[in-house]
Amino acid sequence: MNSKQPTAAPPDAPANPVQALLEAPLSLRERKKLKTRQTIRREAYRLITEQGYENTTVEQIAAAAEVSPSTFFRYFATKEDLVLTDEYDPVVLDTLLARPADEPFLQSCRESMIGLIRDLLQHERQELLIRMRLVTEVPALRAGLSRSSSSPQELYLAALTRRAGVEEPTLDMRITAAAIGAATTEAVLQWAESDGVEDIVTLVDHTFAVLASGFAGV
Amino acid sequence: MNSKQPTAAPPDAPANPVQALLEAPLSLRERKKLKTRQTIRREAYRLITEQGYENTTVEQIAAAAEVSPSTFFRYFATKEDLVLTDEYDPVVLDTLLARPADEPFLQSCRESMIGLIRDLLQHERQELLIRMRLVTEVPALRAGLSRSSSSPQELYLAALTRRAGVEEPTLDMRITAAAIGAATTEAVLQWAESDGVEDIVTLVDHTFAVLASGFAGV
DNA sequence: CTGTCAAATGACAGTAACTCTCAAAAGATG
DNA sequence: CATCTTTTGAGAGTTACTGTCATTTGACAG
Repeated sequence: MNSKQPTAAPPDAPANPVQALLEAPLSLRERKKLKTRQTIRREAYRLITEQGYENTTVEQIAAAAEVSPSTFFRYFATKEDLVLTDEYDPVVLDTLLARPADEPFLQSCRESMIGLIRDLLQHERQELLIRMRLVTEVPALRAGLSRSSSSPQELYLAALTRRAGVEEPTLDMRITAAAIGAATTEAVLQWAESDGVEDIVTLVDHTFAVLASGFAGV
Repeated sequence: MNSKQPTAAPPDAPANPVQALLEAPLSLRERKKLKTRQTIRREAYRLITEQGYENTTVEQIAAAAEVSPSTFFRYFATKEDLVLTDEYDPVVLDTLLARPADEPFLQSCRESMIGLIRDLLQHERQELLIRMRLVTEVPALRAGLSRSSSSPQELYLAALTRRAGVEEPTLDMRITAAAIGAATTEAVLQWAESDGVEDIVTLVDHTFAVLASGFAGV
């Protein structure tokens, strides 16, 4: 369900998953861990926006966050993960799976994606923009975007597989997940490149329209 | 035109681009460079299939190819590039651009892709299979697949942009290129995962069918 | 409050992919 | 043969990341 809470979670989860984590009754240890993670990321973003991604070393970030480099790597497997992972991934999967099973998958993706974006824009628009801008500008990050369980591809594929109730995804599912994932990523990148000026919901909407058209327009 | 020949190339190019390079009247220097590149790659593949990708160091590869590590990096910018780049990319772009301009782009992609695959199967099926299998098995490679000018994404985007005769690609083009590129990649990966047993042309055909359907089937 | 256990941390050593610089070697050219 | 340019190798340096082990710190029972 949620990587932060392997044990059964209360069913009455609040709307914002990040707030939910902070509000939940956590042990001192858990609170400290969460705080450390936030501190590392905050300091990292500060340094990176000041001096650039490549010019910022893990050592610097660790020092700024007042932890050892060892600890940094316990919280983020790689330097890229600082930018490329977030706490929303499991939420996306959940909302996707919550859609009616007979709804066309493309539409499920559209609804869940737009809902997610609305939420993100409200709660952490600025951070999202910084991160996505970084992704567009730093080649290493752009390359790493499609990696890991954080990618839309993987999430969509997981949703499709579970929805069909099978173990191994079929080629159809892989194609679908890959195409939709890659396309929506482009929409978000375009939004970031416009510095958030363009309306992201419109962009995403347009993306799904193109996907649904079978690329007849080009 | 062609990264190997920035100057004007003769219009009567042979079918196989790699052969074409070898047959072309090259200076001693050019021939040596080509040979060095081939040797590095061959030795690399040998070592990698023997001991695995992660367990094979650049130093070992360089030693086996009898060049210095410095030279290795002059031929391949990264270790990943050994597996992820090939000499066919400019050819794909050329064949794509050679399709009639009024043909639907999806169909152009299909035709050019199938033509390319037929060619590859004839000339270097075994190597292609090894490479794609590596990509499916080594996380670092799978991650790097979408990077660099070698990715189908970039090629399709370049084709779309040139075909439209514009400088900057539109969002529509980006979406289209991303979706088609990601989808066809899945088809090839599926082929590699089946150890080349499944018919790749059928797989690719199927992929384009799904794309053209607007994902109505799922 | 105290002792005990488990989890988190830091210090440290090591590996390997790259980068940069510079001098030597080898092909191109007249 | 002489000169110019390209290619190469040697070596030093940086940095992301891994693994180990001793120390610290929070959890918890008595």
